[in-house]
Amino acid sequence: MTEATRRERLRAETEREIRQAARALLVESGRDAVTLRAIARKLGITAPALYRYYDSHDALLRQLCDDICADMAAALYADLAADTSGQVGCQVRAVCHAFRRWALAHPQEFALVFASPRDPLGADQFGSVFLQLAGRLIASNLVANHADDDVPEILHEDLVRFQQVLMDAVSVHGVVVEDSVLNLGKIYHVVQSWVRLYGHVALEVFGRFPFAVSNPEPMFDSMLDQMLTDIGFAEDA
Amino acid sequence: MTEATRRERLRAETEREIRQAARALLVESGRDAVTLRAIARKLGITAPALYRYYDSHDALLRQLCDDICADMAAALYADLAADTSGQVGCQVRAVCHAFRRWALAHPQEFALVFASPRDPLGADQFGSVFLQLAGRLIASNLVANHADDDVPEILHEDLVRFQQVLMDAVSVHGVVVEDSVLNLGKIYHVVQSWVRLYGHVALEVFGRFPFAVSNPEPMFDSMLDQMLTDIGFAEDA
DNA sequence: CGGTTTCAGTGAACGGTGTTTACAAGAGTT
DNA sequence: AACTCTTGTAAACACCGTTCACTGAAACCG
Repeated sequence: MTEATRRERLRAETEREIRQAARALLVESGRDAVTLRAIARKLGITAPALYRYYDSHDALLRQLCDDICADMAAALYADLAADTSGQVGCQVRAVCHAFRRWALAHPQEFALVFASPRDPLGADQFGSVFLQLAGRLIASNLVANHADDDVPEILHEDLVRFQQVLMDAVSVHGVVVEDSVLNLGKIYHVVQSWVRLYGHVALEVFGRFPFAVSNPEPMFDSMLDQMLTDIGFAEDA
Repeated sequence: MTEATRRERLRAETEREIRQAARALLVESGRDAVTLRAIARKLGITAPALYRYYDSHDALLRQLCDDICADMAAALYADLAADTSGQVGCQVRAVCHAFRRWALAHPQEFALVFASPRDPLGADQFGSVFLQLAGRLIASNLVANHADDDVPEILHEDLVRFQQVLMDAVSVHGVVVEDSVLNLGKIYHVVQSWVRLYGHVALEVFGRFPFAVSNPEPMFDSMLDQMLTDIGFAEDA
């Protein structure tokens, strides 16, 4: 069964503990508390030992980001699977709600992954759930028609590239899409939806709304309604 | 002329240099480089001397945030003043463009001020330019009518509070507004615009668009058009 | 003017950090 | 049993925030 040697198993186990400790420190005390020595202390070893597993503190933080993305993707997929309606509109709602819920429950992780002026995001882990859903959404016939000429010509080149990314993301899951369905107008609205979703969630997590919102959830729901209408869903819920 | 004593002048000058050094370090090398010892080194003094000016490293960072907000507000006001059209729609455009330009030119400052899970923002300095413009925008007759019943009832309480904040912000500048003009529908759309504006700018600064956008400016312009249309401006430009 | 107070700045120290280096000791291999 | 590979250690370096006792000069006051 376990083909790994004893050494490999121990090493993997230690690495798991390192990630776990780093994550706990981030959650409990913020980014600045994720310290090599603090991690080592949690494992009962010394700091230099960590260099057998990671090249530097920075590399460890990058790994932490990837872990966070993976966990978030898992949480989003779970909430997506919990929706048994089979309607794409409901699924979009479920994932958007899941994203907000996750961000509010994990503000430190959210800040680290989504609001650091870092490299352009090793999105591999994280983006897939969004991309796949966006692809399915666009492929679905429930989506109203947005003519390509709704969007400025200057954007065409970028949107075509994104179109390709989406088609790849969908085809990985075995779904075939005629590119007539995937026109640029729809893709443009998907991007705009991401802007609004991210904007609301980030503002809420960072407390940057222009006034104190007593209960932001209805505002989020309202925005979601508008978003889905813009994308082309009838109000079915 | 200068009523301040010699000591007070020197102290003020040193404090100015501290802020300036801190700002330079942030811009050049990021948040983590804003170090008491690094600042002191730039001034040719020792780190403990800084405790004569700030209670802690954290207090100094907070001051830095305030400075950044003030500078940004000044930049935004400057771009606002540069617009001589007199049309509120153009002024909104000018300020939104100024905000994006500032954020892209100052990513580290943007990240520190807008994307840290901190206290709910000493918005006093920063928010004023947005609030004032939003108030004027709403007061302007160019704004289309959004009925109050467009917005869910649950939001009314919060929006009324924001309505009061806006009216205060405007009245500070001597403008009187009849509250019939400032109805909740308009206020709601202003909040939604802030969500989209912030969302786009933050995504661009942090490189979190779902695909590589070669030139995000047209996309921003496009979003701005949509925003202004939603708020109720005819396309006049 | 002389004495006193105020205060910006210093140097040393404490415990914390990332990182490098030389070294020990066990696991795996031959 | 001898050898290598791997995982850990301890010591050291330079840096960090912060505290404390101190100096020296400016400001104030009788």
